[in-house]
Amino acid sequence: MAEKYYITTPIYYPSDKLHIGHTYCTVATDTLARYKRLQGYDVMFLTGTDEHGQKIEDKAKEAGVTPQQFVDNIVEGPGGVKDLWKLMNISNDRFIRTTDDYHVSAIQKIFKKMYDNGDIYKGKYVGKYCKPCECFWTESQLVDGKCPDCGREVQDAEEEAYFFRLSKYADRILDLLENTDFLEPRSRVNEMVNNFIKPGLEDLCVSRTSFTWGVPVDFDPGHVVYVWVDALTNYITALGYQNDKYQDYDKGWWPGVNIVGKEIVRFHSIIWPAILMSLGEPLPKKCFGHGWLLLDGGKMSKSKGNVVDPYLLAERFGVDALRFFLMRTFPFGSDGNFSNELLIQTINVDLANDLGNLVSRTTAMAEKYFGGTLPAGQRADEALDAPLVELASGLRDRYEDAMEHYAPHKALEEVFQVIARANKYIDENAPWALAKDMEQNGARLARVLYNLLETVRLCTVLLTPFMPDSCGKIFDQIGACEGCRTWDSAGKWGSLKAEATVRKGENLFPRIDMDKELAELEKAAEEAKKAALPALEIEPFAQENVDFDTFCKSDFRAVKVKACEAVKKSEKLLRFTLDDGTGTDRQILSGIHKFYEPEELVGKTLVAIVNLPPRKMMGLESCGMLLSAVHNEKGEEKLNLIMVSDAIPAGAKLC
RNA sequence: CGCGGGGUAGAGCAGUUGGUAGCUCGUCGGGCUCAUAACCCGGAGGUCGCAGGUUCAAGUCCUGUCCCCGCAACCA
Repeated sequence: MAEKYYITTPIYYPSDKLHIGHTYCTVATDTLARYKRLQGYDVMFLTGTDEHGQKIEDKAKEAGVTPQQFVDNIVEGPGGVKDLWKLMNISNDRFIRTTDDYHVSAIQKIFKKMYDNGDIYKGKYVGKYCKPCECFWTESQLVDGKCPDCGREVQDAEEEAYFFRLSKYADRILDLLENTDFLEPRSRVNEMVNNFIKPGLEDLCVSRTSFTWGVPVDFDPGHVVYVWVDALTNYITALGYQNDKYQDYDKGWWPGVNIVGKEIVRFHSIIWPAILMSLGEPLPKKCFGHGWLLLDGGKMSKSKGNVVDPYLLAERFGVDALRFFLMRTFPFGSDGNFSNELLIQTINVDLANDLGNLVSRTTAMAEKYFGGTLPAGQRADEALDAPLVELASGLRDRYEDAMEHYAPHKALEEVFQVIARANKYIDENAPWALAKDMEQNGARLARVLYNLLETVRLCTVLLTPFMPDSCGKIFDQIGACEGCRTWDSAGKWGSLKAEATVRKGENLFPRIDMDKELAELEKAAEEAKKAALPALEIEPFAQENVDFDTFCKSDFRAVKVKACEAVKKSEKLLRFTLDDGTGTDRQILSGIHKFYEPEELVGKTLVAIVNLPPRKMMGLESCGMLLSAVHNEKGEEKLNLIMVSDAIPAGAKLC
């Protein structure tokens, strides 16, 4: 029986579409899972979504749907979470949603269990209350000390809530963090200890009554389980803990490895182990907190409007290229700066120039010189071959060492050093020169090409977890049999049979025209930004009432356009000559050239307020104002002059 | 305020246990022609934020100081 290996991503919060950061985390975890499978482990890989809570309740309300409908759409809907993982070729074995029935009932049992053993108790939660809104807020939720909803004063209040005795486990958690390698990278340990353990671990509020979108506490109506117990325990309920949906919890999968982003390290390295301690269950094998993808040196966020869309990138550059880029470029434990330039550069240099071109030139020569199948009689040259053969032979061990330390970027670095060496080997041996005298050098040439194919094969085996599809294609091109695509074979030089038959295929990683592509990405980003804007926006209605007398003072009249022209040297202004029924022309200037050409307005019947004090604009006097209707479409300002029936005589008063 | 991370060639980054400063792009020059105008070789370019200290020896340890980024109950 193969050894079991369980690895998880965080469960993501589906309050919005996922972005490149989530993709980074999931691709990394997928790569580790595939790597373990390659090694022969029996792997269980879990991802999912954390679907309860206030924010989703609010978002659903905003969208006019039930919370369940809301999350269903983001998770299962087109372009949703599951679609994204499918696109990115994520090989998860399970997908848990915290709204799944089995999880919900398991949470209730877990909550009860912790209550029964005394680790969860009922207490008072002190906070602020806004009477008009009937809302309970925590100190930190307040805006300038006022209610974040209505801005009014709040008052001290207490709410009944359940608490988890986190403090009870402080010593054991401290020991876990400081004296084991449970939490990595090590730098995160200081952060946790200094910020949270040293100041003293406080008991944790684990229920809420302020919203209803959550798992009900079944023995106390009105309370719902707050995120901690609900979300963190997904890692074991998905295996069958406290439920009948799965039966794997006791079968050696747990404990597993939790891959998480650095912002949730706290919950995974302190609260999560404490919950397990309370339940009397084994602690996770590992918590690895990876870094963030930054944009322009700063955080990616909706409010900055700088989130990167993984769909767009995968579509333009290919899923494998994107996966590769994410793993190759950024040291897994620390933050990295994402940019389109870097993405394209990485694809061009590593995938197109080095790897793709190596495969291309090698297979091309095998076809050109030997019709695709190398002859069995081959002549090695110890001095010339050794550097490449030795470097490639030791690759698997170096790669494994890096992967075991959660350093996929280092593993790839090792692989690409071998690829670079192979390109150099071609230069050193100049196969095209050997080919000039096949009688003399044919056997040597065959060996040179074999060494190249074998090097490519070794590298490809190890690249498979990163780029599953592309690696399959490379294997096909170099004629690798099933047996020489395995982990074992990657440790043995010479697994590829000497008379391998190659078949040069398509270019696996086409070079990208940097400037052209950047321009197009820019354009696509603009469009996406526009699409994200509301289709239609209108001014909020005035809150204050205007009294009737004030309104009546405004003198609105129908006016007819006798002439209209653009004002010289002005981008916006149009000069109207109007018939207002008095017999004297009235001149009004209006800043609407962006929306209308002067000639199209002549003869129209418009509405103007005529008793505004005259005002000079660009040296011309404007006596009144033409009325327009304004709104926003996709963030763009739109304006329509009020045009009324031409049957209305000039000067008619509006009231 | 506090905590964490970072400041290394023009740009972007690596640099576990202290011992000749590396990589990618760019740049300059050369080679090759099998290949995706790709590949190979060589050059120029850095007082490793600043100031002290420990040491035979420090980008790497210690102290101080300046600047940047992130974090204050859940955005990977």
